[in-house]
Amino acid sequence: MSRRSDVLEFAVLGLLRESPMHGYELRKRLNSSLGVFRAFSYGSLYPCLKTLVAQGWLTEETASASQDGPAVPLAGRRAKIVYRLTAEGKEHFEELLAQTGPEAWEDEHFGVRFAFFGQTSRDVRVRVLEGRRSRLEERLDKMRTSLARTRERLDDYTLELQRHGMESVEREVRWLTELIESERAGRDERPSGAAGSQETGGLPRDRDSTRPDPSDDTAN
Amino acid sequence: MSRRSDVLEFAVLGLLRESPMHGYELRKRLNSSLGVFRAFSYGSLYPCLKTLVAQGWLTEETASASQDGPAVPLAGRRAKIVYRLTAEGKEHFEELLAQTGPEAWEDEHFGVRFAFFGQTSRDVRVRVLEGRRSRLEERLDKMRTSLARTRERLDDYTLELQRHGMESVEREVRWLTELIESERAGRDERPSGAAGSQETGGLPRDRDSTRPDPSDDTAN
DNA sequence: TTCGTCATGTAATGGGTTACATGATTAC
DNA sequence: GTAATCATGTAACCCATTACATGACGAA
Repeated sequence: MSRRSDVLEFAVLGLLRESPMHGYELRKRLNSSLGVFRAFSYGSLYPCLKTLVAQGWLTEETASASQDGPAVPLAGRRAKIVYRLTAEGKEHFEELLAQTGPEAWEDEHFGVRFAFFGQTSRDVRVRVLEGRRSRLEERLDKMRTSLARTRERLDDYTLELQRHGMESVEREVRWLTELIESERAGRDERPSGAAGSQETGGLPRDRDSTRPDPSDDTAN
Repeated sequence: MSRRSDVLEFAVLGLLRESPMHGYELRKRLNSSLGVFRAFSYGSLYPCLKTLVAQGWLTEETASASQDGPAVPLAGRRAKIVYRLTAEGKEHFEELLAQTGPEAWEDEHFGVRFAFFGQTSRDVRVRVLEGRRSRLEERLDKMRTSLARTRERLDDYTLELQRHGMESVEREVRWLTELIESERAGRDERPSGAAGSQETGGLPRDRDSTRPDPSDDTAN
C-alpha cells in the first residue's frame, strides 16, 4: 500500500535493477535518462529511498573506503550509501513492469514506463502503447467537441493555442501508431537487458550534435 | 506579494476582464479556454477568488434573484456570487499583461499568457514569444549535450524517448518562429479586444470536426 | 420525488520543491 | 587554502487535488 508517489519509486527500482548506486548518482541518472519528462530533487529522492528500504525492496550498504577492483582512480569518498535492489525488490519491480492499466499510460506514468521498455515484455509494451494512444484519442475527441462548441466566442490567439495543442496530441498519436506497428512487425523477442542493434521503432532516427561537455546539473 | 499561484490568478483576472461571472462558470471557461494546458478544481478556484477579493481586485455581488433583461429563462438560481473586476484589479491585470520576464515564458505561465495575447500589445507579445523560444533552445542544447554524453549506455527505447522529446521541442521552436515572423509582418495594431479577421499566425489553420454535444466537465 | 446539474464551499491529504545544514574530497 | 563538486539529509512551505458537506432548481 503506502502510495509513495509511484513514478519516483518505479524509476528508482528500475535504475537500481541495472546496477547498485548511491543517491547522488541516482538522481543524476534520473534527471538525464527520464528527466525530459520529470525532474526530482533530493528532497523527494532521499525520503523515497528510506521508505523503499523500510519496505524491504532495497538495502543500504555503507561502503566506507574499501575494495577497488581495477586501477580506477577510486570509488570510496565519504561514507557513501550504496543502494542495492533486494530479491523482493526485484520481484516487486517485475510486477510493476507487468501492469497495463491506467497506471501505465496516464501522463505522469507513461514516460517512465516507456523508459524501461527495454525490460518489458513485448505484449505489455504493445498494450501500454495502445492504452496510451486511446487515452490521447479520447482527449482529442473532447478537445474537438469543446472547440466546436466554443470556437465562435474565442479570439484568434486562443484558437491558435487550441489548434497547436491538438496538433501536438495528433502527432503523438501518430508516433504511438508507428511504434505499435514496428512492435508488431518486430522479430526478436528478448524480454530484458539492453540489446545492441538499432531498429527499435523503424523511425528515421539520429542526426544530433556531438560535443563533450562536463557541465550539468541544476537546482538543489 | 503573496504568491498565490500566479497562473490561476492571472487567468481569473483575465476572464473577468471580459465579463463578470460566478465561480462555477469561471471554472468551466478556465478549463475549456486554457484547459489544454491546465485544469483547476473548485478547491483552488474558490479560495483564490477570496484572496483576490481581499486584495481589492474583485468585488462579490450576491445577485439573489432579481433583474432579468430579455425573455431569457432566468439568471437567478440560488444566491449566486458574481465576481466583477474592480478598477484596481483591471490596473493590476494590465501590469501583469505587460510583464516580459521569465514569469511570462516559463512552462507553467506561457500557455495562459498566450491565451490572453488578444489583450496584449504587439511588442510584449513578440518579447514573450522570443523569450519562450530562447528558453526552449536552451533546453534543446542541454538535451543534446546530455544525450551526447550518455547515448552509448542508453538502450534503444530510452534513446527513442529522448529523440521524440527533442523533436517535440524542436517543433515548438519552429511554431514560435512562425508566430514571431507573422507578428513582425502583421499590419494592424489593436491592443485589446478580440479582432475579427483571420491571420493570427499565418499558419495553415482549420480542419476540424463539427459536432454539437452538451456533454462536458470532469472531476470535482 | 428523485435525479441531474448548477452552485459554493472546506478540511484532509498528497506530492513535491526550496532552503537550509553539514561535511568530505578534489583540482587549482 | 579555497572553490567546486560530491554527498546526504531535513524542515518548512506551496500548490493543488480529493473527498466531503450543503443546498437550490428543473425536468422526468
